[in-house]
Amino acid sequence: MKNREVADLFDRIADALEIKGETGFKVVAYRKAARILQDMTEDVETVARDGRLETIPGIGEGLAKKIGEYLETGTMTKYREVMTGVPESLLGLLEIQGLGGKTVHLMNKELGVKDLAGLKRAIADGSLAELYGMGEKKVENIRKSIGTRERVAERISICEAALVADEVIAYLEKAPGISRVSAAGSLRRMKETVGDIDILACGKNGKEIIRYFAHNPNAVRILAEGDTRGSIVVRAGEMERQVDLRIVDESEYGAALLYFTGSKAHNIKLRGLAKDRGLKISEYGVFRGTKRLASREEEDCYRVLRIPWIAPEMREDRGEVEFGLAGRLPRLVETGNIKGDLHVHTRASDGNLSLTEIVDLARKMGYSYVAICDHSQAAKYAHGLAADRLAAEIDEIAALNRTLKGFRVLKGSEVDILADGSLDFPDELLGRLDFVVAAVHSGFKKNVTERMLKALENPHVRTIAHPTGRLISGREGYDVDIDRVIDGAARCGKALELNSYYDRLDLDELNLKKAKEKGVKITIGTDTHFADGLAMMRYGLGIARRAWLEPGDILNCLGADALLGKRSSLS
DNA sequence: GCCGTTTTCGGCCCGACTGTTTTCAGTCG
Repeated sequence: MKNREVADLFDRIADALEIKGETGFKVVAYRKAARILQDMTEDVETVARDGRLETIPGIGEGLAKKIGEYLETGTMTKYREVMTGVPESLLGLLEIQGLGGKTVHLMNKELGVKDLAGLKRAIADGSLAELYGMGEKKVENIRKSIGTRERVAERISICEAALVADEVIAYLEKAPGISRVSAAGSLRRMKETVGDIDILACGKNGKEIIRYFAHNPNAVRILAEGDTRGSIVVRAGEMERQVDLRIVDESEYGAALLYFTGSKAHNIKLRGLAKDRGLKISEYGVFRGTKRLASREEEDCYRVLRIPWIAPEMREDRGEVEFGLAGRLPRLVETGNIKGDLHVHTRASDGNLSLTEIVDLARKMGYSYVAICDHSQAAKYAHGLAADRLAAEIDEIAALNRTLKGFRVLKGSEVDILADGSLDFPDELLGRLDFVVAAVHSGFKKNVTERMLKALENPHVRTIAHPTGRLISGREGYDVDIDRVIDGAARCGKALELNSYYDRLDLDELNLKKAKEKGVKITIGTDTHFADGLAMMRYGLGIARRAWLEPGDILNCLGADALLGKRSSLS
Protein backbone atom coordinates (compact mmCIF):
# COMPACT_ATOMS: atom_id res chain seq x y z
CA MET A 1 0.00 0.00 0.00
CA LYS A 2 1.32 3.37 -0.99
CA ASN A 3 -1.25 5.37 0.98
CA ARG A 4 1.27 6.61 3.51
CA GLU A 5 3.83 7.36 0.83
CA VAL A 6 1.47 9.65 -1.07
CA ALA A 7 0.26 11.20 2.18
CA ASP A 8 3.86 12.03 3.14
CA LEU A 9 4.39 13.71 -0.21
CA PHE A 10 1.29 15.86 0.25
CA ASP A 11 2.41 16.81 3.74
CA ARG A 12 5.78 17.86 2.42
CA ILE A 13 4.19 19.85 -0.36
CA ALA A 14 2.12 21.62 2.30
CA ASP A 15 5.28 22.34 4.33
CA ALA A 16 7.08 23.71 1.30
CA LEU A 17 4.10 25.84 0.29
CA GLU A 18 3.97 27.33 3.77
CA ILE A 19 7.63 28.23 3.59
CA LYS A 20 7.09 29.76 0.18
CA GLY A 21 4.45 31.99 1.66
CA GLU A 22 1.47 30.23 0.17
CA THR A 23 -0.90 30.74 3.07
CA GLY A 24 -4.29 29.40 3.73
CA PHE A 25 -6.49 27.13 1.83
CA LYS A 26 -4.19 25.42 -0.58
CA VAL A 27 -1.97 24.28 2.26
CA VAL A 28 -5.01 23.12 4.18
CA ALA A 29 -6.22 21.15 1.16
CA TYR A 30 -2.91 19.26 0.90
CA ARG A 31 -2.84 18.55 4.63
CA LYS A 32 -6.40 17.34 4.63
CA ALA A 33 -5.76 15.06 1.67
CA ALA A 34 -2.71 13.64 3.45
CA ARG A 35 -4.77 12.83 6.50
CA ILE A 36 -7.53 11.23 4.45
CA LEU A 37 -5.03 9.00 2.64
CA GLN A 38 -3.47 7.91 5.91
CA ASP A 39 -6.83 7.02 7.44
CA MET A 40 -8.05 5.12 4.41
CA THR A 41 -8.33 1.34 4.74
CA GLU A 42 -8.50 0.79 1.01
CA ASP A 43 -5.34 0.69 -1.08
CA VAL A 44 -4.96 3.98 -2.95
CA GLU A 45 -3.67 2.06 -5.96
CA THR A 46 -6.87 0.05 -6.16
CA VAL A 47 -8.96 3.20 -5.88
CA ALA A 48 -6.87 4.90 -8.57
CA ARG A 49 -7.11 1.91 -10.88
CA ASP A 50 -10.89 1.95 -10.57
CA GLY A 51 -10.96 5.68 -11.31
CA ARG A 52 -12.60 6.38 -7.95
CA LEU A 53 -10.07 8.86 -6.51
CA GLU A 54 -12.32 11.85 -7.07
CA THR A 55 -15.17 10.19 -5.19
CA ILE A 56 -13.16 10.62 -1.99
CA PRO A 57 -14.28 13.81 -0.24
CA GLY A 58 -11.28 16.12 -0.08
CA ILE A 59 -9.68 14.74 -3.24
CA GLY A 60 -10.63 16.65 -6.35
CA GLU A 61 -9.51 16.72 -9.93
CA GLY A 62 -6.14 18.29 -9.20
CA LEU A 63 -5.02 15.99 -6.42
CA ALA A 64 -6.38 12.92 -8.19
CA LYS A 65 -4.20 13.72 -11.21
CA LYS A 66 -1.16 14.17 -8.98
CA ILE A 67 -1.78 10.87 -7.23
CA GLY A 68 -2.24 9.14 -10.57
CA GLU A 69 0.98 10.59 -11.90
CA TYR A 70 2.90 9.44 -8.84
CA LEU A 71 1.50 5.93 -8.92
CA GLU A 72 2.28 5.58 -12.62
CA THR A 73 5.68 7.21 -12.81
CA GLY A 74 7.00 7.24 -9.25
CA THR A 75 7.41 11.00 -9.29
CA MET A 76 5.16 14.00 -8.83
CA THR A 77 5.86 17.09 -10.90
CA LYS A 78 4.17 19.35 -8.36
CA TYR A 79 6.41 18.04 -5.61
CA ARG A 80 9.56 18.73 -7.61
CA GLU A 81 8.27 22.19 -8.44
CA VAL A 82 7.53 23.28 -4.90
CA MET A 83 10.77 21.81 -3.61
CA THR A 84 12.94 23.88 -5.92
CA GLY A 85 14.65 26.46 -3.78
CA VAL A 86 13.51 24.73 -0.60
CA PRO A 87 16.21 22.54 0.93
CA GLU A 88 14.64 19.39 2.41
CA SER A 89 16.29 20.07 5.75
CA LEU A 90 14.26 23.27 5.98
CA LEU A 91 10.96 21.39 6.30
CA GLY A 92 12.00 19.89 9.63
CA LEU A 93 12.35 23.34 11.16
CA LEU A 94 8.58 23.81 11.00
CA GLU A 95 8.28 21.26 13.80
CA ILE A 96 9.91 23.66 16.23
CA GLN A 97 7.32 25.44 18.34
CA GLY A 98 7.15 29.10 17.53
CA LEU A 99 8.52 28.66 14.03
CA GLY A 100 6.10 28.88 11.16
CA GLY A 101 6.45 29.16 7.42
CA LYS A 102 6.96 32.91 7.42
CA THR A 103 9.81 32.88 9.86
CA VAL A 104 11.52 29.86 8.30
CA HIS A 105 11.30 31.53 4.91
CA LEU A 106 12.73 34.77 6.24
CA MET A 107 15.66 33.18 8.04
CA ASN A 108 16.43 31.10 4.97
CA LYS A 109 16.30 34.06 2.60
CA GLU A 110 18.05 36.62 4.78
CA LEU A 111 20.47 34.48 6.77
CA GLY A 112 20.90 31.39 4.64
CA VAL A 113 19.67 29.13 7.43
CA LYS A 114 19.13 25.67 5.96
CA ASP A 115 18.82 23.38 8.95
CA LEU A 116 18.84 23.08 12.71
CA ALA A 117 22.59 23.65 12.95
CA GLY A 118 22.26 26.84 10.90
CA LEU A 119 19.40 28.02 13.07
CA LYS A 120 21.46 27.48 16.21
CA ARG A 121 24.31 29.50 14.68
CA ALA A 122 21.95 32.33 13.79
CA ILE A 123 20.70 32.37 17.37
CA ALA A 124 24.22 32.29 18.81
CA ASP A 125 25.66 35.09 16.68
CA GLY A 126 22.63 37.31 17.22
CA SER A 127 21.72 37.58 13.54
CA LEU A 128 18.31 35.97 14.06
CA ALA A 129 17.28 38.66 16.55
CA GLU A 130 18.12 41.30 13.93
CA LEU A 131 15.56 40.03 11.47
CA TYR A 132 12.49 42.11 10.74
CA GLY A 133 9.79 41.12 13.19
CA MET A 134 12.11 39.21 15.43
CA GLY A 135 13.41 40.30 18.77
CA GLU A 136 15.15 39.09 21.90
CA LYS A 137 12.10 37.38 23.36
CA LYS A 138 11.09 35.57 20.20
CA VAL A 139 14.59 34.27 19.75
CA GLU A 140 14.72 33.18 23.35
CA ASN A 141 11.44 31.28 22.92
CA ILE A 142 12.74 29.54 19.82
CA ARG A 143 15.95 28.67 21.63
CA LYS A 144 13.94 27.21 24.47
CA SER A 145 11.72 25.13 22.25
CA ILE A 146 14.74 23.68 20.46
CA GLY A 147 15.95 22.59 23.89
CA THR A 148 12.56 21.22 24.89
CA ARG A 149 12.34 19.35 21.61
CA GLU A 150 15.65 17.63 22.26
CA ARG A 151 14.70 16.61 25.79
CA VAL A 152 11.04 15.73 25.38
CA ALA A 153 10.14 12.48 23.68
CA GLU A 154 8.12 13.34 20.61
CA ARG A 155 5.16 11.19 21.39
CA ILE A 156 4.70 8.59 24.09
CA SER A 157 2.46 5.58 24.30
CA ILE A 158 -1.10 6.23 25.48
CA CYS A 159 -0.34 4.12 28.52
CA GLU A 160 2.64 6.19 29.63
CA ALA A 161 0.67 9.37 29.02
CA ALA A 162 -2.29 8.06 30.99
CA LEU A 163 -0.04 7.24 33.93
CA VAL A 164 1.31 10.79 33.99
CA ALA A 165 -2.17 12.26 33.56
CA ASP A 166 -3.69 10.05 36.25
CA GLU A 167 -1.12 11.36 38.69
CA VAL A 168 -1.60 15.00 37.77
CA ILE A 169 -5.39 14.65 37.86
CA ALA A 170 -5.29 12.94 41.26
CA TYR A 171 -3.16 15.84 42.51
CA LEU A 172 -5.49 18.41 40.93
CA GLU A 173 -8.57 16.88 42.50
CA LYS A 174 -7.24 18.15 45.80
CA ALA A 175 -6.82 21.70 44.48
CA PRO A 176 -8.72 24.40 46.39
CA GLY A 177 -12.17 25.04 44.95
CA ILE A 178 -11.87 22.65 42.01
CA SER A 179 -15.17 21.12 40.89
CA ARG A 180 -14.51 19.21 37.67
CA VAL A 181 -11.34 17.95 36.04
CA SER A 182 -10.82 15.77 32.97
CA ALA A 183 -8.17 14.72 30.52
CA ALA A 184 -8.71 16.20 27.07
CA GLY A 185 -6.80 16.09 23.79
CA SER A 186 -5.43 12.95 22.18
CA LEU A 187 -5.24 11.31 25.59
CA ARG A 188 -9.01 11.46 25.98
CA ARG A 189 -9.37 10.28 22.38
CA MET A 190 -7.16 7.31 23.33
CA LYS A 191 -4.80 7.82 20.45
CA GLU A 192 -2.05 5.20 20.56
CA THR A 193 0.55 7.88 21.11
CA VAL A 194 0.16 11.21 22.83
CA GLY A 195 2.18 14.39 22.49
CA ASP A 196 1.21 16.98 25.07
CA ILE A 197 -1.07 16.04 27.92
CA ASP A 198 -4.09 18.33 28.05
CA ILE A 199 -6.21 18.71 31.15
CA LEU A 200 -9.34 20.76 31.62
CA ALA A 201 -10.80 21.86 34.93
CA CYS A 202 -13.21 24.32 36.48
CA GLY A 203 -13.68 25.66 39.95
CA LYS A 204 -14.14 28.73 42.11
CA ASN A 205 -10.77 30.40 41.86
CA GLY A 206 -9.04 29.61 38.60
CA LYS A 207 -5.90 31.53 39.37
CA GLU A 208 -5.42 29.66 42.60
CA ILE A 209 -5.97 26.30 40.87
CA ILE A 210 -3.36 27.20 38.26
CA ARG A 211 -0.89 28.17 40.95
CA TYR A 212 -1.55 24.90 42.76
CA PHE A 213 -1.09 23.02 39.47
CA ALA A 214 2.15 24.80 38.60
CA HIS A 215 3.62 23.95 41.97
CA ASN A 216 3.05 20.24 41.55
CA PRO A 217 6.05 18.65 43.28
CA ASN A 218 6.66 16.58 40.14
CA ALA A 219 7.03 19.65 37.95
CA VAL A 220 10.60 20.15 36.78
CA ARG A 221 9.78 23.39 35.01
CA ILE A 222 6.95 25.89 34.83
CA LEU A 223 6.36 27.10 31.29
CA ALA A 224 3.35 29.29 31.92
CA GLU A 225 1.30 30.33 34.90
CA GLY A 226 -1.56 32.65 34.03
CA ASP A 227 -5.11 33.24 35.13
CA THR A 228 -6.77 30.60 32.99
CA ARG A 229 -3.89 28.62 31.60
CA GLY A 230 -0.92 26.83 33.06
CA SER A 231 1.78 24.71 31.52
CA ILE A 232 4.38 22.61 33.29
CA VAL A 233 6.95 19.99 32.40
CA VAL A 234 6.92 16.86 34.51
CA ARG A 235 9.25 13.93 34.61
CA ALA A 236 7.88 10.82 32.89
CA GLY A 237 10.34 8.00 33.38
CA GLU A 238 13.58 8.99 31.68
CA MET A 239 12.02 11.75 29.66
CA GLU A 240 10.12 14.92 30.33
CA ARG A 241 6.57 15.62 29.36
CA GLN A 242 4.55 18.79 28.99
CA VAL A 243 1.22 19.03 30.79
CA ASP A 244 -1.18 21.85 29.98
CA LEU A 245 -4.05 22.88 32.21
CA ARG A 246 -6.87 25.11 31.14
CA ILE A 247 -9.43 26.51 33.57
CA VAL A 248 -12.88 27.44 32.32
CA ASP A 249 -16.12 28.56 33.86
CA GLU A 250 -18.41 25.75 34.95
CA SER A 251 -21.13 27.06 32.63
CA GLU A 252 -18.94 26.44 29.57
CA TYR A 253 -17.20 23.27 30.67
CA GLY A 254 -18.85 21.10 28.02
CA ALA A 255 -18.01 23.40 25.12
CA ALA A 256 -14.45 23.70 26.36
CA LEU A 257 -14.09 19.95 26.81
CA LEU A 258 -15.40 19.42 23.30
CA TYR A 259 -12.96 21.98 21.94
CA PHE A 260 -9.91 20.76 23.85
CA THR A 261 -10.62 17.11 23.14
CA GLY A 262 -10.50 17.72 19.40
CA SER A 263 -9.39 16.39 17.14
CA LYS A 264 -8.76 19.58 15.27
CA ALA A 265 -10.30 18.00 12.19
CA HIS A 266 -13.41 17.04 14.15
CA ASN A 267 -13.72 20.59 15.51
CA ILE A 268 -13.39 22.08 12.05
CA LYS A 269 -16.05 19.72 10.79
CA LEU A 270 -18.45 20.71 13.58
CA ARG A 271 -17.79 24.39 13.01
CA GLY A 272 -18.49 24.06 9.33
CA LEU A 273 -21.71 22.26 10.14
CA ALA A 274 -22.67 24.97 12.63
CA LYS A 275 -21.96 27.65 10.09
CA ASP A 276 -24.20 25.95 7.52
CA ARG A 277 -26.99 26.23 10.06
CA GLY A 278 -26.39 29.86 10.90
CA LEU A 279 -24.69 28.91 14.17
CA LYS A 280 -21.21 29.40 15.49
CA ILE A 281 -19.32 27.02 17.71
CA SER A 282 -16.25 27.82 19.75
CA GLU A 283 -14.75 26.75 23.05
CA TYR A 284 -17.33 29.00 24.72
CA GLY A 285 -20.38 27.34 23.34
CA VAL A 286 -22.73 27.11 20.39
CA PHE A 287 -24.18 30.49 19.46
CA ARG A 288 -26.82 31.98 17.23
CA GLY A 289 -25.59 35.53 16.86
CA THR A 290 -24.66 36.50 20.38
CA LYS A 291 -27.18 34.18 22.00
CA ARG A 292 -25.59 31.14 23.59
CA LEU A 293 -27.61 28.01 22.91
CA ALA A 294 -25.43 25.40 24.61
CA SER A 295 -22.18 25.13 26.54
CA ARG A 296 -22.51 23.40 29.90
CA GLU A 297 -22.23 19.80 28.73
CA GLU A 298 -20.81 18.25 25.57
CA GLU A 299 -24.14 16.54 24.99
CA ASP A 300 -25.88 19.93 24.89
CA CYS A 301 -23.53 21.22 22.20
CA TYR A 302 -24.00 18.18 20.00
CA ARG A 303 -27.75 18.27 20.55
CA VAL A 304 -28.01 21.84 19.29
CA LEU A 305 -26.18 20.69 16.17
CA ARG A 306 -28.71 17.85 15.91
CA ILE A 307 -26.09 15.11 16.36
CA PRO A 308 -26.01 12.55 19.15
CA TRP A 309 -23.00 12.76 21.48
CA ILE A 310 -19.99 11.27 19.75
CA ALA A 311 -17.48 9.22 21.76
CA PRO A 312 -14.09 10.97 22.02
CA GLU A 313 -12.37 7.98 20.41
CA MET A 314 -14.32 8.60 17.20
CA ARG A 315 -13.64 12.32 16.89
CA GLU A 316 -11.21 12.30 13.99
CA ASP A 317 -13.37 13.44 11.08
CA ARG A 318 -13.44 9.97 9.66
CA GLY A 319 -17.14 10.04 8.91
CA GLU A 320 -18.39 10.15 12.49
CA VAL A 321 -20.23 13.45 11.98
CA GLU A 322 -21.98 12.16 8.87
CA PHE A 323 -22.90 8.93 10.66
CA GLY A 324 -24.15 10.97 13.60
CA LEU A 325 -26.32 13.11 11.35
CA ALA A 326 -27.76 9.99 9.78
CA GLY A 327 -28.38 8.42 13.19
CA ARG A 328 -26.10 5.54 12.29
CA LEU A 329 -23.33 5.84 14.88
CA PRO A 330 -22.00 2.44 15.92
CA ARG A 331 -22.59 1.18 19.44
CA LEU A 332 -18.95 1.05 20.47
CA VAL A 333 -17.62 -1.71 22.68
CA GLU A 334 -17.47 -0.70 26.35
CA THR A 335 -15.58 -1.91 29.40
CA GLY A 336 -18.67 -3.70 30.67
CA ASN A 337 -18.93 -5.77 27.47
CA ILE A 338 -15.61 -7.48 28.08
CA LYS A 339 -16.15 -10.87 29.69
CA GLY A 340 -12.58 -12.03 29.90
CA ASP A 341 -8.92 -11.57 28.99
CA LEU A 342 -7.68 -13.79 26.18
CA HIS A 343 -3.92 -13.66 26.60
CA VAL A 344 -2.30 -13.98 30.03
CA HIS A 345 0.99 -15.51 31.19
CA THR A 346 1.76 -17.23 34.46
CA ARG A 347 5.07 -17.82 36.18
CA ALA A 348 5.17 -21.20 34.46
CA SER A 349 6.66 -19.31 31.50
CA ASP A 350 7.83 -15.71 31.85
CA GLY A 351 5.11 -14.14 33.98
CA ASN A 352 5.35 -13.62 37.71
CA LEU A 353 1.78 -14.50 38.68
CA SER A 354 0.32 -17.77 39.89
CA LEU A 355 -2.92 -19.16 38.49
CA THR A 356 -4.87 -18.23 41.60
CA GLU A 357 -3.44 -14.71 41.62
CA ILE A 358 -4.57 -14.30 38.03
CA VAL A 359 -8.05 -15.58 38.85
CA ASP A 360 -8.33 -13.06 41.69
CA LEU A 361 -7.17 -10.20 39.49
CA ALA A 362 -9.49 -11.23 36.66
CA ARG A 363 -12.45 -11.40 39.01
CA LYS A 364 -11.65 -7.93 40.23
CA MET A 365 -11.85 -6.80 36.62
CA GLY A 366 -15.37 -8.25 36.56
CA TYR A 367 -14.49 -11.07 34.18
CA SER A 368 -15.98 -14.54 34.05
CA TYR A 369 -12.99 -16.17 32.39
CA VAL A 370 -9.35 -15.74 31.54
CA ALA A 371 -7.23 -17.62 29.00
CA ILE A 372 -3.86 -18.80 30.25
CA CYS A 373 -1.51 -18.62 27.27
CA ASP A 374 2.00 -19.39 28.39
CA HIS A 375 4.78 -19.56 25.84
CA SER A 376 5.64 -22.80 24.07
CA GLN A 377 8.92 -24.68 24.16
CA ALA A 378 10.67 -22.89 21.27
CA ALA A 379 10.48 -19.63 23.21
CA LYS A 380 13.50 -20.51 25.32
CA TYR A 381 14.15 -16.90 26.32
CA ALA A 382 10.67 -16.83 27.88
CA HIS A 383 11.03 -20.14 29.65
CA GLY A 384 8.51 -21.68 27.25
CA LEU A 385 6.67 -24.81 28.32
CA ALA A 386 7.68 -28.16 26.89
CA ALA A 387 4.84 -30.57 26.06
CA ASP A 388 4.94 -32.31 29.43
CA ARG A 389 4.84 -29.04 31.34
CA LEU A 390 1.89 -27.85 29.24
CA ALA A 391 0.11 -31.14 29.97
CA ALA A 392 0.74 -30.57 33.66
CA GLU A 393 -0.62 -27.03 33.41
CA ILE A 394 -3.73 -28.35 31.67
CA ASP A 395 -4.30 -30.72 34.62
CA GLU A 396 -3.64 -27.98 37.12
CA ILE A 397 -6.18 -25.68 35.45
CA ALA A 398 -8.75 -28.47 35.29
CA ALA A 399 -8.34 -29.07 39.01
CA LEU A 400 -8.58 -25.37 39.76
CA ASN A 401 -11.73 -25.01 37.66
CA ARG A 402 -13.45 -27.66 39.75
CA THR A 403 -13.03 -25.38 42.76
CA LEU A 404 -14.28 -22.19 41.06
CA LYS A 405 -17.84 -20.96 40.89
CA GLY A 406 -18.95 -18.51 38.22
CA PHE A 407 -15.49 -18.30 36.75
CA ARG A 408 -13.52 -20.36 34.31
CA VAL A 409 -9.84 -20.58 33.54
CA LEU A 410 -9.34 -21.40 29.88
CA LYS A 411 -6.52 -23.78 29.02
CA GLY A 412 -4.50 -22.04 26.39
CA SER A 413 -1.13 -21.54 24.84
CA GLU A 414 0.74 -18.84 23.01
CA VAL A 415 2.23 -21.37 20.67
CA ASP A 416 5.15 -20.37 18.49
CA ILE A 417 4.81 -20.38 14.74
CA LEU A 418 8.06 -22.02 13.68
CA ALA A 419 10.27 -21.16 10.72
CA ASP A 420 8.37 -23.53 8.40
CA GLY A 421 4.96 -22.33 9.54
CA SER A 422 4.27 -25.43 11.62
CA LEU A 423 3.34 -25.01 15.27
CA ASP A 424 5.50 -25.71 18.27
CA PHE A 425 3.14 -28.39 19.66
CA PRO A 426 1.56 -31.41 17.96
CA ASP A 427 -2.14 -31.18 17.03
CA GLU A 428 -3.03 -33.81 19.57
CA LEU A 429 -1.80 -31.60 22.44
CA LEU A 430 -3.29 -28.44 20.94
CA GLY A 431 -6.58 -30.31 20.72
CA ARG A 432 -6.69 -30.54 24.50
CA LEU A 433 -6.66 -26.75 24.83
CA ASP A 434 -9.59 -24.31 24.98
CA PHE A 435 -7.89 -21.39 23.36
CA VAL A 436 -4.83 -21.43 21.12
CA VAL A 437 -3.04 -18.20 20.28
CA ALA A 438 -0.36 -18.59 17.61
CA ALA A 439 2.53 -16.15 17.47
CA VAL A 440 5.76 -15.37 15.67
CA HIS A 441 8.65 -14.80 18.06
CA SER A 442 11.61 -15.48 15.80
CA GLY A 443 12.55 -15.06 12.18
CA PHE A 444 10.84 -11.68 11.89
CA LYS A 445 12.00 -11.25 8.32
CA LYS A 446 11.58 -14.85 7.21
CA ASN A 447 8.47 -15.62 5.28
CA VAL A 448 6.23 -14.33 8.04
CA THR A 449 3.11 -13.94 5.89
CA GLU A 450 3.20 -17.52 4.63
CA ARG A 451 3.89 -18.85 8.11
CA MET A 452 0.94 -16.98 9.59
CA LEU A 453 -1.35 -18.10 6.77
CA LYS A 454 -0.32 -21.70 7.42
CA ALA A 455 -0.90 -21.31 11.16
CA LEU A 456 -4.39 -19.94 10.46
CA GLU A 457 -5.16 -23.17 8.58
CA ASN A 458 -4.55 -25.24 11.70
CA PRO A 459 -7.99 -26.12 13.10
CA HIS A 460 -6.91 -25.58 16.70
CA VAL A 461 -5.65 -22.02 16.24
CA ARG A 462 -8.19 -19.35 17.20
CA THR A 463 -6.18 -16.17 16.78
CA ILE A 464 -2.76 -14.74 15.88
CA ALA A 465 -1.06 -12.75 18.62
CA HIS A 466 0.41 -9.27 17.91
CA PRO A 467 0.13 -9.84 14.15
CA THR A 468 2.51 -7.13 12.94
CA GLY A 469 5.06 -7.36 15.73
CA ARG A 470 5.63 -3.64 15.83
CA LEU A 471 6.64 -1.93 19.03
CA ILE A 472 5.47 1.67 19.50
CA SER A 473 8.77 2.56 21.13
CA GLY A 474 10.62 1.72 17.97
CA ARG A 475 10.77 -1.80 16.56
CA GLU A 476 9.39 -1.88 13.07
CA GLY A 477 7.78 -5.28 13.27
CA TYR A 478 7.70 -8.33 11.09
CA ASP A 479 8.20 -8.30 7.38
CA VAL A 480 4.57 -9.23 6.93
CA ASP A 481 1.83 -8.44 4.44
CA ILE A 482 -0.88 -7.77 6.99
CA ASP A 483 -3.56 -7.40 4.33
CA ARG A 484 -2.99 -10.99 3.22
CA VAL A 485 -3.06 -12.18 6.83
CA ILE A 486 -6.39 -10.41 7.35
CA ASP A 487 -7.72 -12.05 4.18
CA GLY A 488 -6.41 -15.41 5.41
CA ALA A 489 -8.13 -14.99 8.76
CA ALA A 490 -11.36 -14.13 6.97
CA ARG A 491 -11.04 -17.20 4.75
CA CYS A 492 -10.36 -19.54 7.68
CA GLY A 493 -12.94 -17.95 9.96
CA LYS A 494 -10.21 -17.12 12.47
CA ALA A 495 -9.68 -14.11 14.67
CA LEU A 496 -6.74 -11.74 15.02
CA GLU A 497 -5.47 -10.29 18.24
CA LEU A 498 -5.47 -6.76 19.50
CA ASN A 499 -2.58 -7.05 21.92
CA SER A 500 -3.12 -4.44 24.64
CA TYR A 501 0.37 -4.39 26.02
CA TYR A 502 1.16 -0.69 26.03
CA ASP A 503 4.12 -0.87 23.68
CA ARG A 504 2.33 -3.10 21.16
CA LEU A 505 -1.32 -2.10 20.59
CA ASP A 506 -1.14 -4.47 17.67
CA LEU A 507 -3.26 -4.68 15.51
CA ASP A 508 -3.44 -0.91 15.31
CA GLU A 509 -6.63 1.00 14.61
CA LEU A 510 -6.28 1.07 10.84
CA ASN A 511 -5.71 -2.67 10.61
CA LEU A 512 -8.55 -3.32 13.05
CA LYS A 513 -10.81 -1.34 10.75
CA LYS A 514 -9.65 -3.40 7.79
CA ALA A 515 -10.25 -6.60 9.74
CA LYS A 516 -13.76 -5.50 10.63
CA GLU A 517 -14.51 -4.66 7.01
CA LYS A 518 -13.49 -8.19 6.07
CA GLY A 519 -15.59 -9.71 8.83
CA VAL A 520 -12.61 -10.88 10.87
CA LYS A 521 -13.27 -11.08 14.61
CA ILE A 522 -10.87 -9.62 17.13
CA THR A 523 -9.55 -11.06 20.38
CA ILE A 524 -8.22 -8.62 22.93
CA GLY A 525 -5.41 -9.84 25.12
CA THR A 526 -3.36 -7.88 27.59
CA ASP A 527 -0.39 -10.24 27.31
CA THR A 528 -0.16 -9.79 31.07
CA HIS A 529 3.00 -10.84 32.84
CA PHE A 530 2.61 -8.78 36.03
CA ALA A 531 -0.12 -7.87 38.49
CA ASP A 532 -0.89 -4.51 36.89
CA GLY A 533 -1.08 -5.98 33.39
CA LEU A 534 -4.75 -6.92 33.30
CA ALA A 535 -5.73 -3.27 33.67
CA MET A 536 -4.13 -2.57 30.29
CA MET A 537 -7.38 -3.80 28.78
CA ARG A 538 -8.29 -0.10 29.01
CA TYR A 539 -5.86 0.76 26.22
CA GLY A 540 -6.89 -2.11 23.97
CA LEU A 541 -10.49 -1.04 24.40
CA GLY A 542 -9.59 2.53 23.53
CA ILE A 543 -7.92 1.44 20.30
CA ALA A 544 -10.83 -0.89 19.51
CA ARG A 545 -13.24 2.01 19.97
CA ARG A 546 -11.08 4.19 17.73
CA ALA A 547 -11.54 1.51 15.08
CA TRP A 548 -15.32 1.72 15.60
CA LEU A 549 -15.49 -1.86 16.89
CA GLU A 550 -18.73 -3.03 18.44
CA PRO A 551 -19.30 -5.87 20.91
CA GLY A 552 -20.16 -8.21 18.04
CA ASP A 553 -16.72 -7.73 16.52
CA ILE A 554 -14.86 -8.87 19.62
CA LEU A 555 -14.72 -12.44 20.88
CA ASN A 556 -14.05 -11.31 24.47
CA CYS A 557 -17.61 -10.03 24.53
CA LEU A 558 -18.92 -13.59 24.30
CA GLY A 559 -19.50 -15.67 27.40
CA ALA A 560 -17.16 -18.63 27.84
CA ASP A 561 -19.65 -21.14 26.44
CA ALA A 562 -20.34 -19.15 23.33
CA LEU A 563 -16.64 -18.42 22.90
CA LEU A 564 -15.64 -22.06 23.08
CA GLY A 565 -18.62 -23.51 21.22
CA LYS A 566 -18.12 -27.21 20.78
CA ARG A 567 -14.67 -26.98 22.23
CA SER A 568 -16.22 -26.53 25.64
CA SER A 569 -15.31 -29.24 28.08
CA LEU A 570 -16.53 -29.84 31.57
CA SER A 571 -13.16 -30.13 33.23
C1' DG B 1 -6.19 22.92 -3.22
C1' DC B 2 -11.79 21.57 -2.71
C1' DC B 3 -16.65 22.29 -3.13
C1' DG B 4 -21.81 23.34 -4.54
C1' DT B 5 -30.37 20.98 -3.50
C1' DT B 6 -29.18 29.15 -3.71
C1' DT B 7 -23.35 29.06 -6.08
C1' DT B 8 -18.58 26.54 -11.50
C1' DC B 9 -16.91 31.65 -8.34
C1' DG B 10 -16.12 32.86 -4.01
C1' DG B 11 -16.31 30.92 -0.10
C1' DC B 12 -13.30 27.85 2.94
C1' DC B 13 -13.29 27.40 11.66
C1' DC B 14 -12.46 30.05 15.77
C1' DG B 15 -10.15 32.38 19.30
C1' DA B 16 -6.04 33.35 22.19
C1' DC B 17 -1.45 34.58 23.01
C1' DT B 18 2.85 36.75 22.11
C1' DG B 19 5.94 40.08 20.79
C1' DT B 20 6.75 43.73 18.29
C1' DT B 21 6.07 46.11 13.26
C1' DT B 22 2.35 50.38 18.75
C1' DT B 23 -2.04 48.22 15.55
C1' DC B 24 -1.39 43.54 13.92
C1' DA B 25 1.15 39.49 11.98
C1' DG B 26 2.62 35.00 13.16
C1' DT B 27 1.76 30.96 15.50
C1' DC B 28 -0.76 27.64 18.03
C1' DG B 29 -4.32 24.31 19.41
